[in-house]
Amino acid sequence: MGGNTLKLAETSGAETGAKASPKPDRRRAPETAARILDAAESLFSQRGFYGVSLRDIATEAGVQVALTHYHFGSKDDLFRAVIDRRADEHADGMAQTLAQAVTLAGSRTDRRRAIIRAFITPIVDRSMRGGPGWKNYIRLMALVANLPQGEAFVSPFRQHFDDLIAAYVHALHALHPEMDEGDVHWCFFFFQAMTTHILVESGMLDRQSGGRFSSSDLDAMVDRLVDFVAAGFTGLGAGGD
Amino acid sequence: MGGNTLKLAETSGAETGAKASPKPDRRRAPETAARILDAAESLFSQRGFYGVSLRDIATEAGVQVALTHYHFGSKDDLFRAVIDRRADEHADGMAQTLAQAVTLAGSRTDRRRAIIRAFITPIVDRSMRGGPGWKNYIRLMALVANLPQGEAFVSPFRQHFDDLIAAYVHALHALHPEMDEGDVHWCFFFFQAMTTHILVESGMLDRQSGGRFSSSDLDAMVDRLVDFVAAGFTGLGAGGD
DNA sequence: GTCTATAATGGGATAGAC
DNA sequence: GTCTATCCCATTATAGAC
Repeated sequence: MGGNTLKLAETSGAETGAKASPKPDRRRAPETAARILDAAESLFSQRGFYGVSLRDIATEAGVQVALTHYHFGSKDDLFRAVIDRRADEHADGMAQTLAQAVTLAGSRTDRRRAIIRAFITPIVDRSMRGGPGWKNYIRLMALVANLPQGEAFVSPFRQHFDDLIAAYVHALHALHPEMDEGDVHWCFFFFQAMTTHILVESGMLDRQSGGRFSSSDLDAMVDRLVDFVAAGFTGLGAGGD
Repeated sequence: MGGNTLKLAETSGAETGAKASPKPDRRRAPETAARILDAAESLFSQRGFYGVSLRDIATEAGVQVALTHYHFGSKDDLFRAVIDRRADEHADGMAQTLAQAVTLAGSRTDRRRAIIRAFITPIVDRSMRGGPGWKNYIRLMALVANLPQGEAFVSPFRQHFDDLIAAYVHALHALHPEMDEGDVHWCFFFFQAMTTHILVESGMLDRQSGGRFSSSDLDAMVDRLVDFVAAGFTGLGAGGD
């Protein structure tokens, strides 16, 4: 996220100087809103909703504090705007990946692994290869998912993704009708719990292993996670091939 | 950050005679400190460090705001005091449970399950049967464990528990020398991730299942979690009996 | 040794300049 | 339609009363 891609606004309002171009400032408005969103996305994903002030966001974006109110309204509204900006693209992409996975042929074990992989892969792909904004966005989603219920500002997240999760659970139960429906829910819940914890980058594995192993290498993590979850299903009654 | 560890009872006025004040009805200092800790513990565990103000804590405790500073110093110091109050008892109890588990006889599968159970059981027991303060404390631990690295106020938590985790990992690797050490770390990391997510009570399972299943019934959860994790180990190379 | 009154700053939000 | 100057209140922390 280089900060030198454009000139920052002049901080002193006294001397604007006579410019050749008549209205150069008009072009800054759309970019201002995007920069506020980028800064909010980055900071919220690091310290959470309460840990970030609108001042922090404005400073990071290089704009006045009140511009956050002008463009997005209240702090709650800004948070919602951050989530909304990428939510549809993310949810649609995951739904497509799931739709492809359920059409695959193979043993039930293979198909189970394909559905599991169809959950974690699009998330990791966006985090690692979607650009800096996506990395922050994914971490924010994970952070929010790890919050206690009753936090008002997390409702936009729930709204966007709960239906999507139901589709994954349904696909897995259709593949394993011998499993109790509750157990399928539990298995996928466990899966989500691991996923969100990893994506929030707590650094727990790194610390506890004395730095020999790192959970920030997401590509190396995916294979282990899929192996672990696929095997975990058998512990709750998933049959073999 | 060099505050001494405070040993304060949980809303118990057992130490009223320490000062022998002529008007003990107005001098309720020991109880005041404990009530501040109780209030801080409860509120921090619900909304996190930044989501709670010293005003909130003082109001909940029924005392003046500045008393939090008098008894505990800064907000950071108060947070540390909340963690320190129960950390030793909790960590020692878990270490004892682990020590008992590793002495058990049986198949390797049984012994693996015993060690896994020796992690989750003392946590759930304290949360559900240790009293209201313990329930809040456990949730606070889980909340803190799910925070991104780089948050300064989480260091007391790490200090207390990282060594304990290493002991669990070591016990599991000793039981499964055929596993790669990194894979053991990863398996236990996955296990911790699930545990902390459940204990933070995100309500995700409840919502996504339309209320038909609930992750707040911890006793019902433990068996499923142990089954899932024990099976998960086999996915990363753990041998059978 | 405990607590009250008050300070000094940072918080989110608004009215109006351009 | 964009942005600046300003507001009022909540926040943490301290100084001093008892």
